[in-house]
Amino acid sequence: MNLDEALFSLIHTVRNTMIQQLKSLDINLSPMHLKALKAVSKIDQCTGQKLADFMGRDKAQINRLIKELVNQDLVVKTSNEQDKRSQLLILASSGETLIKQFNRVEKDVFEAMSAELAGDKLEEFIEMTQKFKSNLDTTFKNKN
Amino acid sequence: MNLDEALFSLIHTVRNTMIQQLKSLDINLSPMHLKALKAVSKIDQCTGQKLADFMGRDKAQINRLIKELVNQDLVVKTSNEQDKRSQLLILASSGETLIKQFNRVEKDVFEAMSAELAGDKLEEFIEMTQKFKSNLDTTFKNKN
DNA sequence: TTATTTAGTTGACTTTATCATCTATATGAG
DNA sequence: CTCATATAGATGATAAAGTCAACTAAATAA
Repeated sequence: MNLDEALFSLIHTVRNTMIQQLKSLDINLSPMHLKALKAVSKIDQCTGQKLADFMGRDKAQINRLIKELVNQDLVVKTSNEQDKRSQLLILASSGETLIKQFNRVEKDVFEAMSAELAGDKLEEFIEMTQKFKSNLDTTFKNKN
Repeated sequence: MNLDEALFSLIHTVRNTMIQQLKSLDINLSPMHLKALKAVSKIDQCTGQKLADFMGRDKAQINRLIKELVNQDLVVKTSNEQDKRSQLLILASSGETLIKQFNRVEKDVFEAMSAELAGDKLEEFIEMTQKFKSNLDTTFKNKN
């Protein structure tokens, strides 16, 4: 087995496991909405534009995602004093609850995944992923 | 940095790099069509149903993907003597050419990615991905 | 000030994905 | 064998996701 197969196959399994486990907390959000909510929770001083950049998608689509999240009381828009063209997106309390549930599932999955593994092995794995990334960035001049 | 972040971030970079590099051989296929074509090339005795299972998508969608690939002379359907309800999907020569180009790009990206890395380190990385997968499978009883 | 850029919004549209239903073949139970 | 049920694929009707162009309002540069 080579690197690409190993990596794609792992991701496939991780993805399926996450989807399966997320079903147990029956969220009535599409994967896209969930990703957007998660991104909002991770991005500091999140605005629509930051979210669009982060997710690499059209701002029209992001706008509609946000609209829906606001509609479902998961996110609130607050005025941005630094730039009055935009609004800050912050999690509403139900949005926070949902993200906590999501993070819980994610944590469970990744802990199960790395069970029976010495801490330094895991450390080494993570370092290698970073080496891989920097190799790609330098070879292909990525601007991520 | 923890495992989930490391992995997602690596995949994100790999994905972007692949997309960027694929642009250079301007393929007039959508990502979905390309994935389907790649899957057809990988699945032994491929049929529509196998493809749908492999890609985890609705068979109606798969049917339309196949129709388009056949339309573009990338894939041909041949009668399946084992089961007359289905047809075998095989790559046409232009489909093979395209897949070779794709594989070339993939190979380049992954070779650049794992540059400056001792063979046994790489080996170890791949073994770890497999350990991760088997951990997930046993913990969550996946049926991949 | 004036011109240009940027954040966000919206309408119109295309692509992608899903659902229900249909036909034809396959398979299992009796 | 016959009948019921399951499976592979096809298709129409929709729904969801994603894109494009145009617009407003605020910010920034010249």
